[in-house]
Parts: sequence; C-alpha cells; structure tokens
Amino acid sequence: MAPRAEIPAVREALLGWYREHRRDLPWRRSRDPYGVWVSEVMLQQTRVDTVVPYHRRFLERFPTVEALARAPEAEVLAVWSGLGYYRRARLLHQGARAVVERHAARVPDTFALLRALPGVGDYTAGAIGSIAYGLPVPVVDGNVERVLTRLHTLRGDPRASPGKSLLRALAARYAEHPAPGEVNQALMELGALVCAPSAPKCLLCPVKAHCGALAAGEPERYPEKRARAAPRPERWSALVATLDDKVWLVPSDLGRWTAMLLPPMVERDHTARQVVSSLGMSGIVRAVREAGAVTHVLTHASMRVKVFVGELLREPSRGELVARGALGGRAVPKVTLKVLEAALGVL
DNA sequence: TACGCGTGGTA
DNA sequence: TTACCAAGCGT
Repeated sequence: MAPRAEIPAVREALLGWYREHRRDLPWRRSRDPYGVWVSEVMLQQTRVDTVVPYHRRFLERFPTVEALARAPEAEVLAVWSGLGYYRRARLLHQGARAVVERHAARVPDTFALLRALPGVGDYTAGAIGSIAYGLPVPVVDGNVERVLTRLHTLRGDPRASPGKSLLRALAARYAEHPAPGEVNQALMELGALVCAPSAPKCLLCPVKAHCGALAAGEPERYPEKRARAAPRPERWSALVATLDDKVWLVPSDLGRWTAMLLPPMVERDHTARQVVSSLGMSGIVRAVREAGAVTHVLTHASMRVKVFVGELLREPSRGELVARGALGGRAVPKVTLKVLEAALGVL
C-alpha cells in the first residue's frame, strides 16, 4: 500500500521544524559515538528528563568506552541505581568490554557490527549508526511508530508482523537523506513534543497538512496497539536489621534486581514472628516490630511490602552491613530505599 | 510471539 | 485512583 503522505515534503517540513525546536540535550552536544550509545541505552523506555542527570553522572564517572570496560559491574550498577531496567546497565557494560576486545576500543560504525553488541537491538543500532556516523538507517521507537502510523494511517498492531516490517521499511525511506540522524531525531522529537499519545498538538504540527489521521479527524486512533495486562499484586515482607548505624543488606536473587542490595525479604504476608523464622534469622535479631508498609509498582507486578525492623545481635555470615550514609555509592534499587525509609525514617 | 524487566510522569 | 506508557532488548 503506497503511503499517502509525500515523504520528501514531509521530511523537509519536519527538518525545518526540528532545527527550530530541538531540545538542547547533553548527548546532542557532541557526536561522540560512546556518549550517544550511553544515551540511547538509558533512553530505552525512560523519559528524557529522567535520563539527563544520569547521563551526566555516568559520563563523568566513565568518560570513555575503555573506562567503562575497566570498571567492575558493581560500580556501573551503582551509578545506574534508581534508573531502573538494570539489565541495560549490565549489557552496556558487556558491550563496552566487547568493543574493547573486538574493535580496539572504537565503537563500530556499521549497523551489523553495532547490532551484534549486547543490549543493542534494531532501534539502538539505528540510532547510534545514524546519529553518530550518519548512516542512512531507520529508527523505529514508540515516537516514530506513533508519528508514522498517524501520518500514513497505518492500521493494525504496529508491534506485530506485518505492521512491524512495514513500519521499518517506511522509516527507512525517511532515512534516505544526507542527514539521516537529523531526520530520525526529528521524527522522535515530533512524537515527544507534538504528536503525543493523547491530546496531540495538531494545530502546532509542522506536517499537519500531510497527516492522514488528522484529515480523518481521529489522530488518537493510531497506533492500534494491544493493551498491556495490569501488574499482578504481590505481597512481601521485609526485615530491616540494624547494627549501630548500619543496615544488613543481601544480594537479591530476583531477576529484576539480580545481585543488587536489598533487605532480606520474602514473598509472603507475614507477622513479625513469621518473617524472622521464614528468613532464617532466629537467634540473630531481637526486638522485631512492624514499621509500616510500602508499595512499589513495576511493569508486571505491584509489590506491597510489609516492613519489619529489628536489631542484629551479631554480624551475619552472608550479605553485608552497609552504613546508611554509604548507600549512595552502592548498587541499590529504589525499593530498598523505600523500605529503609519506612523502617528507619528519612535516610 | 509473548513475556519479564524499574521507575516516574501525566491525565 | 487507575491506567497508560516512555528514544527496547533478550529469550
């Protein structure tokens, strides 16, 4: 099916708008492929405003791909702490090591070699390739998906085949241009600032004259994506055990926080007596009492965590005692901070 | 293909 | 408040 919108005309209007309205973002101030790579991984499923301070800190701490490759994973996770989707950090770290080993510490400049790096999928390979190296390759993220399905009135679920490959082919035609990185960023920027999921600002849109969905009076009908299941409720009990000014944390064996530091916790709705027994802490904690509850919502689960506090009688043989002031330098997810705050007051 | 993976912003 | 969902990836 031939798209209705004329691609060269849309692209020029889009580029003109982008030159005028592009946000001044840290990773747009240079084309350093490593800096672009870090930004693209951080931006996966994460808002720009959230990423900005993390990107700055990350590049201060790991200014080059070699510096990142040299670092222990725990340090990388510590800098990533709070950003979420921690597997991204592990894969970026593995990717940096792969670049040092396979490509003499130079971020590769072909789509295929980028795509072969850990944590780099079609989107990220396209973004690094087009933005850092000017390769005429497409990107299809949530923004591009929304902008192009609306412009070209593409029906059906764009995440399923054949919608996915049609969309990618269409985006590839937009990227056939001397400045593919600008075109790709312009498509994403329009999706972020104007062509929003709900209440799009069509009156301000530089390509409104070309938009099939607007002409039909139903821009919000697109994209026709499947609804996501609600997070399933989970009931947890956590025990915050203290020794002087330190708290006892253990490396998590949950997939979502593998090896990151959490208070001992169990997926049960327990009493104080039960949580001590269930966690095998009889004989090493005393004065255990309930200290409230916290809620932590993830994509696929909604955790309600009952928080218990107790005093350690001695140093445990596993896990580690961490001073409250030292949490900032460690690999600690938000749920740990929430539970500790409920147990101990403001950290 | 469908699911698991964090966190926070917005309506 | 609930629901959606944001510059996705790996399995």
